Amino acid sequence: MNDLRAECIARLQTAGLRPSEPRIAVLAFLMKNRIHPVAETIYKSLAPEYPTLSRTTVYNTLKLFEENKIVMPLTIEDGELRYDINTSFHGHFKCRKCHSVTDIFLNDPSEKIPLPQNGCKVESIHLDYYGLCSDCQG
Amino acid sequence: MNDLRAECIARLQTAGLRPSEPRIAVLAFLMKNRIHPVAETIYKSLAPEYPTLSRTTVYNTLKLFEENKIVMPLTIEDGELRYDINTSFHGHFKCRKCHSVTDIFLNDPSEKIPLPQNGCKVESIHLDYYGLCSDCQG
DNA sequence: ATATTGATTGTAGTGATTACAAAAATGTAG
DNA sequence: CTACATTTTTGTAATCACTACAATCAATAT
Repeated sequence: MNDLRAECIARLQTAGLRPSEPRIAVLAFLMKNRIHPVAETIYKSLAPEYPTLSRTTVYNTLKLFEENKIVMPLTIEDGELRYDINTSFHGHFKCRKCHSVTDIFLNDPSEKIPLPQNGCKVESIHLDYYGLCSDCQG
Repeated sequence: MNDLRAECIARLQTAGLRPSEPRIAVLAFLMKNRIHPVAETIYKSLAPEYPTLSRTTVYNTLKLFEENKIVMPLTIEDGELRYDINTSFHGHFKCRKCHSVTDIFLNDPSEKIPLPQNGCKVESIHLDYYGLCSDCQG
């Protein structure tokens, strides 16, 4: 528990951000729960422990983290902006039944994502899969 | 112009949908303008020619088209649900400057999208690129 | 200490989408 | 053709995620 807290503080400081309590709490939640949550999920989870925490602070903090490349926004579904603490490239799978979002890592180095050949400059790539997760099949 | 209209009517009938004027208009717009528009863009474009057209009808029609696999929803950006008339697999590029969304086709057959190996059943894939389009660079 | 800057909060607002119920159009049976 | 049933369209009101904003609170500097 304190290892995680210390790691979060260090990470915030490295990014040049003041390690305030809400920031530590949001970052720790993201590191402990790799569920690609939306802001509301984070808010509801932290509210009991941080009674003065505001929804707006969670939104602000997530935006701040995004600007500082601490998190990556996932637009896998319209109308729910999720956040991933893992900013290195990987895909995501969303189950249409249980609505969970899981990481899809490309293990084999032969697996490559083709790049556009039309002169555009690609800065990031989203690879999203949709279907039924193993738990939700037959 | 009448070729397009006839094609739209045929396509609606094949899908078992009544070829009403709004449906023809929305479908024709999507076929003529390959810009992956949001509902509002379609509504604003058609409103002059169809003065009684309702925003709700455009939303309803797009949802109906989606259910009947006539269009594919694009969630490339949060908060703006775009629609693509091309339902066969291809990627999309969104320019962060001009906000345009263009198709990215994988020409070379060696270009393959890796599939998850974790037992989930993939039903569709979204491949989204972000960056600067060729017009918006330097 | 006091001033200045930065962070957090709550409320009010926005904008895209949906719910809903009435009105209009279309199809069907007599 | 007329009457009734079904489908489609429409406009308004509601919802929901997110943001703007201004006030409060905390932290750091002079």
